[in-house]
Amino acid sequence: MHANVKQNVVPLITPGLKVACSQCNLRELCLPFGLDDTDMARLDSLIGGGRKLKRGQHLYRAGDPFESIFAVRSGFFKTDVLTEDGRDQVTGFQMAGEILGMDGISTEHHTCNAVALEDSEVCLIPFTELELLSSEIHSLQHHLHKVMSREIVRDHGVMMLLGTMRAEERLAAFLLNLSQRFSARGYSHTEFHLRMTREEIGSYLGLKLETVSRAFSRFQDEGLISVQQKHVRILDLPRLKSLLAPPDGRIA
Amino acid sequence: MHANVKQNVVPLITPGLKVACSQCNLRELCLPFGLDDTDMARLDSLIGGGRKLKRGQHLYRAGDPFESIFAVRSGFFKTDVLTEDGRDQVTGFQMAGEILGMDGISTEHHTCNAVALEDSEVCLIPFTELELLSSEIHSLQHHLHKVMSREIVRDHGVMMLLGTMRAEERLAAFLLNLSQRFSARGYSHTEFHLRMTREEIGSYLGLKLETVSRAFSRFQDEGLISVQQKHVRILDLPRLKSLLAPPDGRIA
DNA sequence: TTCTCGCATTGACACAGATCAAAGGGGCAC
DNA sequence: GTGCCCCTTTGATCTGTGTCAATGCGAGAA
Repeated sequence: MHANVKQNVVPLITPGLKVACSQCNLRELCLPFGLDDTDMARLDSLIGGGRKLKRGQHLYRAGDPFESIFAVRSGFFKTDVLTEDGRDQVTGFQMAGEILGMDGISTEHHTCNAVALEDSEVCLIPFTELELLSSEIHSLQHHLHKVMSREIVRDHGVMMLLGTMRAEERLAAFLLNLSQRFSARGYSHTEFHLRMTREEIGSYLGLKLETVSRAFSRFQDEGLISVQQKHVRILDLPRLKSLLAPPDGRIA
Repeated sequence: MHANVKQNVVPLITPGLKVACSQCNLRELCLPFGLDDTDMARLDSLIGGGRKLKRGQHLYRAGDPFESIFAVRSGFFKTDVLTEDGRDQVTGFQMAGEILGMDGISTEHHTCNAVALEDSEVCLIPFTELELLSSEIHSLQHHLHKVMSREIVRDHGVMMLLGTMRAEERLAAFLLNLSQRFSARGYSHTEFHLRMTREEIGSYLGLKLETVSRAFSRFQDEGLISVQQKHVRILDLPRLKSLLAPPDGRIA
């Protein structure tokens, strides 16, 4: 019981948690994508086991030495960066099959914090060994590059959102993005549970929590969604999507 | 003469432009970083030559098939993404020694536009061959990963800027970033020429061009910088830096 | 040289979203 | 089960930045 009380103790690796990529139902979303059986077995052999995190625990913090990247096996994470003066910016939310920690490669130290938003499990992928293996397995190498590139493209999307969209567009884009990602994992794309607070959504979207709350209420008033605390149901997907087009519907 | 008139004709590769990495004064900033002589020669042999662009020409456009990444040899670029409805967001400005095009790896197509903001030259680095070589040269592989990771970290910085900073902080951060990058290339870190318009700065910073202009004027009024059109001189670097700390100077 | 056009500056005003404030409501710990 | 605290909602007001508009300046063309 009381071993779980202190949530900030970094848990040790749990070798018993190890599950082979080949047995993992996320393999089509995750790093092993496109590997044949023998290559997947080789990837399996380097994955250092799993790690369980309770809600609120840090997977890593800015400044931690970089050794591994992580694949989310289950649960939900946020990453954030903070300035010296205490302001922080949520840079992303990660769900099953997504890769965390690539920010650390450039300086050998992590540059952001990764926090579990619910009880979660990750696979540890030691990076030096991954590089070694990927120099032998071309498809693994190429897929790793794709995963990193995808992160860059995703970031560009967030810049677009932060730089050009108004509050309701941002929230609509956020909900549609979650919807699509849940859907890709076999969950409903119209009904889901938000793992993050209004404040965290706001930080991600460059808005204050009150603005996020008001936008949710407005969407509900207009029959686009129903929302009750963290439970969201999308009632009118097409109209929600149409919010991303500007009022005049002009074509460039 | 008139061959230069149509700026949108995509120029062919100019094999005569090829300059060996080993002869390039940017090699410490660019991809060859950390390679020994023999490995650098191997990298040289795959670089497909250079390409010259006039001001205003596209290096690539969103949707173009991805084949190469590019190293800026000289000049200045911007990258931007645009929504269906015509709004666009500048995602970065690239100068000598920086790498362009990594957004294209994930989908095999470029996802943004890259435009020369002045007459420029780039080195073409065919990506498939780069992967092949990097699987043989470990330090090249690792450095490529660092370059991609650095791009991710940079993007997080932009998100921070867009999500949490006010107009004058954004502009200060922008100027300090340029200052630092010019300095790293041996140019003055207090006096430089902006290659982009107020509108492009505004797009990058999530501001309207009038707001950028007003912020420049305010900085000048307060003796932080002197600015005349595109020519900027930083007069009080420490005070400019102090703008990035919040008014109350609180420590987190 | 002069003309021109795109870029930049500056002012007045409007408005989206921030801020400040107060009151519910629900989930988690005990 | 019960109680507390955090999260959320909603209202009133304020303000930074956007919008609209006019003028100014400078680089490049002829």
